[in-house]
Amino acid sequence: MYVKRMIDKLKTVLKIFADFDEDELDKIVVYFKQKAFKKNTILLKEGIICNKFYFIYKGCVRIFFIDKNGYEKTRYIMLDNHMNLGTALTSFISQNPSIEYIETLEDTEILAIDHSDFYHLNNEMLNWRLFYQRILEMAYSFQSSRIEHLVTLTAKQRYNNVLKESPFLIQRLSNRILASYLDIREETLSRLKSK
Amino acid sequence: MYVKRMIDKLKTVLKIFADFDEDELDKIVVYFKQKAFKKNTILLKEGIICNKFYFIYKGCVRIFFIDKNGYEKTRYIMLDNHMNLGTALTSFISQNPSIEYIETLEDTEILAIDHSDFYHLNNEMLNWRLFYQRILEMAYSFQSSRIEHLVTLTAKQRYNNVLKESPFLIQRLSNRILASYLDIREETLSRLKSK
DNA sequence: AGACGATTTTGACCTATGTCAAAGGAAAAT
DNA sequence: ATTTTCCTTTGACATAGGTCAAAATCGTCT
Repeated sequence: MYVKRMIDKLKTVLKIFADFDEDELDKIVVYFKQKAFKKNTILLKEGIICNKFYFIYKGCVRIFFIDKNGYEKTRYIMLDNHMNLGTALTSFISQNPSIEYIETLEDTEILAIDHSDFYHLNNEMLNWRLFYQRILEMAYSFQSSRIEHLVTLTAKQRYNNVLKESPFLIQRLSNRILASYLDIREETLSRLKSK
Repeated sequence: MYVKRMIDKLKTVLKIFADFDEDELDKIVVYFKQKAFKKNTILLKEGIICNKFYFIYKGCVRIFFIDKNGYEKTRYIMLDNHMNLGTALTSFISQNPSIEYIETLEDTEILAIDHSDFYHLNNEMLNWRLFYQRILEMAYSFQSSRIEHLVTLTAKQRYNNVLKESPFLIQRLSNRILASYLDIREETLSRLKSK
């Protein structure tokens, strides 16, 4: 059955982060609720506390915020085959209102666990704590290398880097989204591509 | 005795992150070794694996890397009264060679724990795992807000922001270091200040 | 105190990228 | 199929901040 396949995929992904046994996995997955969303659905708005942690089974989700000039800045992109665990982490951690939005970019199927269940597992299951540690370590390293790219590379170099490291992003994302992920204007991206 | 004062301060800081009892604190602090360094000492070089986690008791330390054009980019600043726990986290986490340097900016006294002891505590003491989780959460949030500032604020706004939020950085850092922290050239910082 | 090196300031100029506006294309809605 | 809306490209121009060089100031060492 379909949900079974989602759950199995989730288990596989969870195991990449910590060495869960089957028993633990079964305890974990009961907390994950399945949902499906149409393209361009907002899952979290600025000002709302983020209380879900997501697994993307199918589709594409981005996390972005809106700057003072009204421009969108995309922070993080989750795909079914790439970085498929995550959330608006700052708000999820602090349980303060989010400055970030979460939005689907395609029709998307997810499994999501509530913040309270996530932290419940954190207290109950040692391996889950390790899992969360690994998630945080990965998130930190990812942010770190983003900063490095932002401060050392030109727009063109950042584009080339994504082209080389994550070409699937260029295939799947509109130029508008890709530009906001690279932190350049759409016009600039359009010009970069034609060089 | 002097080292006693350092240890007491460390204990106080540790307690901010997790609810250690005295017994736990005593077990922890035995792993922290005291060291003193002159101004402008390099504690970690690019290419070396970072295997220490630091507590700054006195002085000032920065974490930076050098970009392709040879310019230094300061990522993080640790002061005796501000952000006094940390290390070159990416390398410390992955145990891969660091791209970051760690350098003292003043005569500095620290307590440092080895990576192996850090992870030993992580396995042995539940509260230490919580401590590490909190450190990672804080580090993530810090990086996150750095990215936000880099992509939404002008050089002048970033300077004003530090002036408002962390004026002590402006007092204690040279313009050269401050500029590399703000990700602008020294000349630009000099011009910003005279406006 | 004097001198050397490092840091900071100032000036003239340059360039990558942003801005604004308009025209083309593509996709979605009717 | 046609309209409407959104997305992308192109053009002309503006500007924040970088670059390079030189002068001024500060700190440190003898």
